Amino acid sequence: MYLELKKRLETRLREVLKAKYELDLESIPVEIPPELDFGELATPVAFELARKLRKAPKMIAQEIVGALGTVEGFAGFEVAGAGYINARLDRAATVRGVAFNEVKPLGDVRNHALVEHTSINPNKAAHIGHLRNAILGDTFVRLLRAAGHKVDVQNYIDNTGVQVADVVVGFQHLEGKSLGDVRALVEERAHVSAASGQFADAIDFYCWDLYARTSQWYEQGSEDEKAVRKKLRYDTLHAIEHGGNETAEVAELISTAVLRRHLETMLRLGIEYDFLPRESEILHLKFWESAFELLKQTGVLYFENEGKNKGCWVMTRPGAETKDGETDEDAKVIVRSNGTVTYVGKDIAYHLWKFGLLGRDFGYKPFFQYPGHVCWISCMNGEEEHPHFGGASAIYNVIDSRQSDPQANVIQALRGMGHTAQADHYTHFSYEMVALTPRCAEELGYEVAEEDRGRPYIEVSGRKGFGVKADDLIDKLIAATLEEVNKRQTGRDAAERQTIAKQIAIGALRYFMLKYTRNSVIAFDFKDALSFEGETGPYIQYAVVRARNIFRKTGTTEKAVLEEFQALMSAQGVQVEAILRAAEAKDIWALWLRVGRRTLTLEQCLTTSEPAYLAKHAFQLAQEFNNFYHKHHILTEEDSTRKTLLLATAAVTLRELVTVLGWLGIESPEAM
RNA sequence: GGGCGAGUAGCUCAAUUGGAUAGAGCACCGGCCUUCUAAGCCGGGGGUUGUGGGUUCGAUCCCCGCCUCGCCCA
Repeated sequence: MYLELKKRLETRLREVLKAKYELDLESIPVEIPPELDFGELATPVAFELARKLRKAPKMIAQEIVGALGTVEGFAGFEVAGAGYINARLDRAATVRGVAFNEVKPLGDVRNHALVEHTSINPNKAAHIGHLRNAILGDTFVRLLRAAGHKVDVQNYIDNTGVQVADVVVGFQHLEGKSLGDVRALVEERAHVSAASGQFADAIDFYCWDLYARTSQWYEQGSEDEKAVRKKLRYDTLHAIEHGGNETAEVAELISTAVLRRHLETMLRLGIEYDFLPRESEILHLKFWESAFELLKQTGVLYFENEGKNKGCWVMTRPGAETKDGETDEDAKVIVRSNGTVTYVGKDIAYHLWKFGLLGRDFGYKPFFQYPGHVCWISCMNGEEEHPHFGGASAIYNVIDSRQSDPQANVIQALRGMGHTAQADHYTHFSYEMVALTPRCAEELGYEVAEEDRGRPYIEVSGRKGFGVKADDLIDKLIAATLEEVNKRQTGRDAAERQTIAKQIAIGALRYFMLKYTRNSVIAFDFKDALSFEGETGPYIQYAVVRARNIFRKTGTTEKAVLEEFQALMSAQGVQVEAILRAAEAKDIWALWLRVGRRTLTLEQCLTTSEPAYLAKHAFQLAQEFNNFYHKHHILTEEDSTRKTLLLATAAVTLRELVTVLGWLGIESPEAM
């Protein structure tokens, strides 16, 4: 509703400025005023024009208002303050639009978007930092889909990296396990955790500890021992990269088992993937070799003959300026002088594939079955029949902000190769890390160094085994919500209570990860994460339950109420308009307006890649509904027109809350 | 040394991207359950937006300097 009216007003203003002053402004600011008394939409455009036209803003505003005439959906315009133009909506028309108009998907661009998120190294259990990534990514996918885009969801798996190598070193050298031993362990752990539902017994938890132990082991011992261990580390890494040996098989077993656990963990939060491209195939299918040729042909890479990067293939950094004849010492090394390719190099190849520019493709096979669809994984010799991935028109990489430099390099390479359209539609969806408060770290039994005590947060570290595991946190949340549900829902059976507890726990967790804007560090604390009051998921879910209770108690449904309301609007629209205009009904009117902000907020989220705006929208809606709920007692309302309006208000709010919560991946419980 | 980000109420964060009186939650104090569920509602105290300048009709937001913190690169 709001989005349409805003656009309509912009268009009309543009016409007026053109006709009256021969002006063509690039953009016309139309905003929602800070208070309802100023109307529902406003523009400060007269201030901007004051200098150009050499007139007082107030005078210009008056002239514009005079020229606006009548605009569909608006009741009128007025000048306020020093020169604002405030617009007042036709309230009956607004209410009709919000209640009965189908919400159309935004725009006509039918993108084929590719969102990559999660991408956890498959060598240990997922932790809270990974949860932020996956929840942000999954929510953004839901938003894109809500807006009508086609979206593929990918989870990139670095199964041949140094982190996997480290845990393989742990199995082979710290624990002295053979390939057979590892296979037996993986199978045993899968059975144990499936039978018990206890994630503490699962393979990813086992690896969490082993990885931390191995990382410590590298640091211990004499200098000679350390050198030997370091060599072991890199020999193992190279064996895995090369493939076709027992070490690589151990890596494959472990990384696949851990990956499966990650998918299970994320599924607990309602997060699913379509395709899992793996580094092993990027290596063995020679993606880099193709990319290298393209990079050389287009001159993006050049061979350095001088300076510290002598003998390397390098690339100019974004924004760097080099004078002719001078050596760019700051250039980004893509191929080292020993011939090995850097991470950025391989990433360029992978991103050429994402846009369908590489000329090579993965093999595909099914890997994980979801209730509704199959998740595919890359492989060497795949199935003949498979869905088509890659070749996207826009990509979003959900990767933390520490990777912004390499991400910028990949974009720069694409641009340099002449793929400017692709570079423009490459979004590094960056976010800040999740850290632990010192208090939280101590609660978990970690020793906090003296210099860290005063800090607001301490970075989690997989290498140190320092962090909160995702499954542990989810379990803890469910236990806490179950305790509350058991107190309140004594009439329901255990299974029902469990379902409700899970819905609330996941709602709390997802909302917690979404309420912060991306570039703020989350200092994690159990006290905040386990809170179900105030600006939290459960607060919003509670508003839904309250609304549902109204319909349950009155023995009606939202659908029936809205039909009744439609009849009322055609028979007595004027009367409803009058009720809505009364100062006493300000909160009711505000609620309808808030409901009408859905697509405006969605668009804002998509253009800024910021889901937090929608989280905030849901909270504000719930907050206004709680006010409304408290002030107007619907069941005892005697005036039938008024009662129908109140019920319709509850109906549209409920519909909106459930929809938006769904976009945030949060379920709406029947009771709490 | 270079690059990026941050600094707003006691704490954690917002501020529709330059607009009207800088807002929420938590914490604290006080009030509201015989009425649709109190995981709720109402009221209260709390601010020189790190700092100094500049641009602008208007700056938390843009520009320059400085201070503090974090990350990345070398």
